[in-house]
Amino acid sequence: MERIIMHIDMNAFFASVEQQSNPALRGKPIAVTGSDSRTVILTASYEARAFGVKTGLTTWEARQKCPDLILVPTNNRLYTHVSSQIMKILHDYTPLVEVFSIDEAFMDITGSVSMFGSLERICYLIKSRISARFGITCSIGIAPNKLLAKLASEMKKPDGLTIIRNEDVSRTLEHMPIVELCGIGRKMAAKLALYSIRTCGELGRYPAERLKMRFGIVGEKLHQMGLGIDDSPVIPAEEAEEVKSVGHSMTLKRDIRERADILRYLLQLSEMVGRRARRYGVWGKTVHLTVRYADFTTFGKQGSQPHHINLSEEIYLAAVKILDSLELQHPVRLLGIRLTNLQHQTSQLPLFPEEQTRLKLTEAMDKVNNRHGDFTVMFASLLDQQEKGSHVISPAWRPEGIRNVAVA
DNA sequence: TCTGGGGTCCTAGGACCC
DNA sequence: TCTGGGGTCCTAGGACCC
Repeated sequence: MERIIMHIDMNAFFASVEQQSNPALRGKPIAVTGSDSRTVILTASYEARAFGVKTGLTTWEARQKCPDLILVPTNNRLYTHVSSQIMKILHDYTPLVEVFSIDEAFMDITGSVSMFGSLERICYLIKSRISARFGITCSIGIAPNKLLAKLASEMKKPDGLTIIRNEDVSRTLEHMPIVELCGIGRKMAAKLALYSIRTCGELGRYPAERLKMRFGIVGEKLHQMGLGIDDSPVIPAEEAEEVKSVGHSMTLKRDIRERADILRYLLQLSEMVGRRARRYGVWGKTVHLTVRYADFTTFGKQGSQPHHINLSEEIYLAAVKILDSLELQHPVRLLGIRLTNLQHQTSQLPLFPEEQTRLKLTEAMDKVNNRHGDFTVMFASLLDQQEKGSHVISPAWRPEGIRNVAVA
């Protein structure tokens, strides 16, 4: 049974939302960047792209290309809000919507076409509703499967509509560079180039057995991709697999080597990870610490816990233990903490009174932070900039350590 | 003014058990 | 005493996506 799969991709999403919410930015070259000083371009408006400004450039590089570029710090809450409203619109056309990222979704509209008249009609309705409500355009790809639908949506931007029908597949793929396929990146393309495979046509014709010998299970998948075959279903959120890890990492304002400085960042990261884990209702058995040096060499180490944890303090102590097992050679540029081996639970009663107190305290803080934003309340050691010289491993987790730093 | 941050999946090697 | 597996779990690292 042939499926009709749609992939929808918002054009320059963050930049478009910013231009929409601030009319002064419309028609101008703008770029959305991370909020801290050491950051890169996350999204550039089409006006900026005309100058060669693109995702991944440093702000400095971007300014070289486009001196009049307007840099806008990222506003994730706004994008998340707009995104969820757009996803709601998509659900009016099929319940089978798979949110692929903040600005992309797959839809299985096999059963919807007859209801709305035609493919083109559905696309028109979706595009015009998103445009009317949010003032942003999107590119839509339609094909017999997700792989090809995603490829199709990339083929015409902005405001594109590309339909790949069954009979078009081999013609479309014949000269298509393999890097255009979702799943084949720069490294894989370079490996395949050694076998003189550069286009999807060449990949599809290459003997499957030889691909399997060289790449194992991945080889089989590659062969299928070359032929434009993909049986993976569109998975709506309610059927999606449970989250497998929760983590945060941050590039520091400056490279640091002082243990006390590192500990302060670890505490902050532990709180971010812990709070999100608790919001998800997950506990993790393993904590990963990631370290990046100034020269960008990045490595990690993980530590397994005797039981599943999700309190910030427990995560922090685990991270510090890992840190102490490392011998840092250089100043640190980035730190990251990730909780894995997750267990999903609805309730877990703490055993001891002091644990109950801590849990209650944590829940109270979470509630405030969920409502009023990150770090509205936090433990005092996070705020205390004077603590530099101290080598305290365990911060003071006392009720009186809570301080409200937000405007009420 | 060098180079973000959130994830998932795969591989490969070693430990350990039967 | 010497030998060969298979299976599973853990760890580190890398590729890839947005």
